[in-house]
Amino acid sequence: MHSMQKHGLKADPVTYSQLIKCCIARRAIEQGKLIHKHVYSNGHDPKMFINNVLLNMYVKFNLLDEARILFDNMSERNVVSWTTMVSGYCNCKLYGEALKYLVLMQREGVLPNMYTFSSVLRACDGLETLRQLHCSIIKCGLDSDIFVRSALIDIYSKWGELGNGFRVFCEMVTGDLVVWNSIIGGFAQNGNCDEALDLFKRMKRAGFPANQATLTSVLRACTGLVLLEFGRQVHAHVIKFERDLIINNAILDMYCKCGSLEDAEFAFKRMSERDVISWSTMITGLAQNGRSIEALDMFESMKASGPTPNYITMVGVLFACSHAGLVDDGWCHFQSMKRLYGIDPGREHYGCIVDLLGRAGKLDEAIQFIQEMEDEPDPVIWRTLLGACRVHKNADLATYVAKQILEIEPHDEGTYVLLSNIYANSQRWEDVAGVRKNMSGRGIKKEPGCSWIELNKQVHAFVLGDESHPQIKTIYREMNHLIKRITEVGYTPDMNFVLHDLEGEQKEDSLRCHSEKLAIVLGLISLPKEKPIRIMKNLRICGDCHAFAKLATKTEIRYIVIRDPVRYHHFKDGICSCGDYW
DNA sequence: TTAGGGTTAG
Repeated sequence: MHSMQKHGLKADPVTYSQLIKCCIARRAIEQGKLIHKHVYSNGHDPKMFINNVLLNMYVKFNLLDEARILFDNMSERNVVSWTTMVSGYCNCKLYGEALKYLVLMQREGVLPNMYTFSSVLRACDGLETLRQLHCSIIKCGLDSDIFVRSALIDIYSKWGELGNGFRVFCEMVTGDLVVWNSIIGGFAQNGNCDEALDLFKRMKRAGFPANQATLTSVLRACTGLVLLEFGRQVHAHVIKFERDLIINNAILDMYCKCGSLEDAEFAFKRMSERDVISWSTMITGLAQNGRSIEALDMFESMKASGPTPNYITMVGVLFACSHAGLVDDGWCHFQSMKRLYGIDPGREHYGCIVDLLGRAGKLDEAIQFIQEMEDEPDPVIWRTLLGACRVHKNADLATYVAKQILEIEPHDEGTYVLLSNIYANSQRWEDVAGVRKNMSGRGIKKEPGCSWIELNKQVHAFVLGDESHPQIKTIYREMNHLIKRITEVGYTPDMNFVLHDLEGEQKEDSLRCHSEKLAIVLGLISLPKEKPIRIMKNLRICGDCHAFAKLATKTEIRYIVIRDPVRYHHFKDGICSCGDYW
């Protein structure tokens, strides 16, 4: 390039295009601009092809203003020029602009092609636009293009229309790995993890070798189902190949969410590159597993040698503080967020602070904080405070808070259940009856509690008083033996928690039918002593089951991990990682 | 001879 300039030579378009490609690959912005000048140096209008190449260069450098000036000055534009602009705006998430260019190009009589559609679909601002684009795609006969197909599947799943996405997938005649990845990712992201794993099996049967994107989605599905053993297998499979940062982060998250922090820490230490997601995953993972102090230590290391913390990192940090009762630290981090990192606190941060104050019993301060918040309090914030009212047995405040929630969400079953439990704990039986009447009057039913355990790649699920498991007789026999043993070390059934089951019979022995107890006993009789017993729950663990699990680890010398919808309880030697504070 | 799709943390 330099010697050409010295001799005043002009290159042919192919040479220019190759030089520009080099600049893009090396991210050499200044050199690229120099070539641009050189192309225009003799005053003639260059060919459209070379303008398109230059346009693409600016787009790849995210220099949309420069691209736009060039585009506006071009004497001639074709579908490639327009599509380059559309994709540039999409890459910079300027979706409104992308859609505008799609309209403008059609107005100028340029027909969008498969390249244009596969790009612009990401810019959909709602289902209406999506349907219109899908119609245009079909009209133009472009719906069989695999790029368009995967983009369609992806955007349907992002807008919660997985059924339509799946229909697009099923119409596919020739296979394509990315289209498979789109549909597997779609199911995994929408929480249909079983289907995601089924499709993954189908994909393998169809002869497609999984790549990193596939396995990242598969890991996400394992995480969603808390399938530690399956996740471990995926990890073992991934180790054999080159791993990228994204899949490594997914591995970290899988181990954290499956409650195996040792594996997560091991994987984290071995990563050659860590980004803000890796650090945030570990901070949140440690905090959710009851290891808040280590989470905060991790945050300190991140500040010392890692990337700059972001919004999500701070959610993890504040979560750690609230779950460990570290009121001062929490306040300190909350107040310094904006000053140190320019992060404006959002709903999640406010929620953590309400939790922080509420758990610590500072209910008045929590209420005051809510009233002084910039945002209008949402049901999540109020529910957090309601949880604190339960822990600190403040039935009056609970009544007020529940009213706030039910004004916004009159059918929120969790609020009714929590309120009823709070009344029950305060022996206010008339109020309990009132809540129950209110619930049945509105046709609200409590979601049944469900616990499950993964044994030998099989999931065993239980609901309250479940009799359907093939080993149920053995389970109850062992349960009776176990209760005898833990009673000797201080277990007394806590009858307050019988009332958690609003719909069922209040039988004296209904406590021993709680689904997590059944799952624990199955784990005890099925797994070798050295293996941790890992239980998953859809609802929060009740106080009686919590005491039961603690004592069982003492008498049976076992390690039990229970995951509820919010956090993990690691039981060992008769104590729980949550410090009985949840 | 230029333009396009799928994957990670709350």
